[in-house]
Amino acid sequence: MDSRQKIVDSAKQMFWRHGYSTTSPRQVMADSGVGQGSFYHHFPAKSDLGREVVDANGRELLDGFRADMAAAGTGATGRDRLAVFLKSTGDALAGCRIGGFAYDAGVIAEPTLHAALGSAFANVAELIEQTVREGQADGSLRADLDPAATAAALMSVVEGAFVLARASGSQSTADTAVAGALALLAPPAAG
Amino acid sequence: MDSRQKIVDSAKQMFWRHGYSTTSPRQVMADSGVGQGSFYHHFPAKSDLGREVVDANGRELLDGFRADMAAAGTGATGRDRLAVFLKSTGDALAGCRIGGFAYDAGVIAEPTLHAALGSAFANVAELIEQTVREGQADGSLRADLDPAATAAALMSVVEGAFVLARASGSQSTADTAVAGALALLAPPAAG
DNA sequence: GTCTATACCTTGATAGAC
DNA sequence: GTCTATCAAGGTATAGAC
Repeated sequence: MDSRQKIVDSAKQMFWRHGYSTTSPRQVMADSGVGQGSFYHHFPAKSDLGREVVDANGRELLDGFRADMAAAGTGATGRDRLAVFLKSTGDALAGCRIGGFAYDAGVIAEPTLHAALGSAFANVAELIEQTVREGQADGSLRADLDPAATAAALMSVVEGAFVLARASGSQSTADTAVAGALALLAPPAAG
Repeated sequence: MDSRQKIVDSAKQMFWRHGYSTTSPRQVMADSGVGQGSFYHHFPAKSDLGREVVDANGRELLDGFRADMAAAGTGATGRDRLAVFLKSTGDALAGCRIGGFAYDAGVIAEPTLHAALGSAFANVAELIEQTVREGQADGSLRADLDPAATAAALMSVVEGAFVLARASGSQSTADTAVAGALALLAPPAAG
């Protein structure tokens, strides 16, 4: 594997686990085993690396959701596929691979990084909104729901579940939130 | 106002706007106008200040929610009061005053800070869960919903709405998510 | 309680040789 | 592309006088 790829791979992990602003180039060099000259040759500024990591995370998340939804099978309803998305909070304590960037002032302050982050979220939103429409078409979701608003609410549940889990130190907090959201999507039980 | 209070007031703003780990003691001193000797006399370690800020933010948020819910009047249903809570995302770009701490690795790494954060979230969760129960009692919410899970889902929507708004750079993203959640709480429209 | 001086470390690079 | 040396600034304090 070439140096550039080693740097990106290390940075993906470190920005995810420790945050973008609180991870230094030096830490990435140490983790990847790549030297300083090499690092700054490939990424003249830290934000260049940040942008590449955000872009890669966005693509991988989207591909992952698509694959997981497809794995639910042809018999799965739109609502089943949304449940697959909600359950991506299965390892909530680690945090969302893109959500962690949103609360980082150093990310928001860098226009190109911020733009990359916005794109990553927008791409996921598009997929979820489309899935809501499919659920309405197959009858698994209420027809009166606004697809864009419902998609935004579900993405919020996912992002918020990561926050709650980290604050409480407990995965079960995220699982509870997801269960609550699934119940709201389902038709009311009799009684 | 005494120095200690000046420090806490400045730190509340700066940790909120720029993050705990990415705000230095020096910046707080400069903003508050308090000198170095004074600062370290009152707060020997930065985490001591962090804990005080998290505790204060937690109390103020809770008091604010209670006051806003009470202001909805005696005719308001439980669901109306939950709507008041959801609309606390009205200035979402600034971020949640306690949610911003949850993605900060420096906060999670300090046991006493992490514990303070957990308490702040738990106190809000208790209020929201109680409000869900009241909504079920007054008939404004489905009786089949689990109160704890519904409360967790609604808190996630709020925390996630802050994340989405910051990622997109747009308040309207948060408003859309909240609207989607309110629609899910409401009984289905005819059709 | 508050002041100034000091200290040691990390950050985010840049310079110039190979 | 990669190496080592270097750097100015800032982070997080501590020491000791007033």
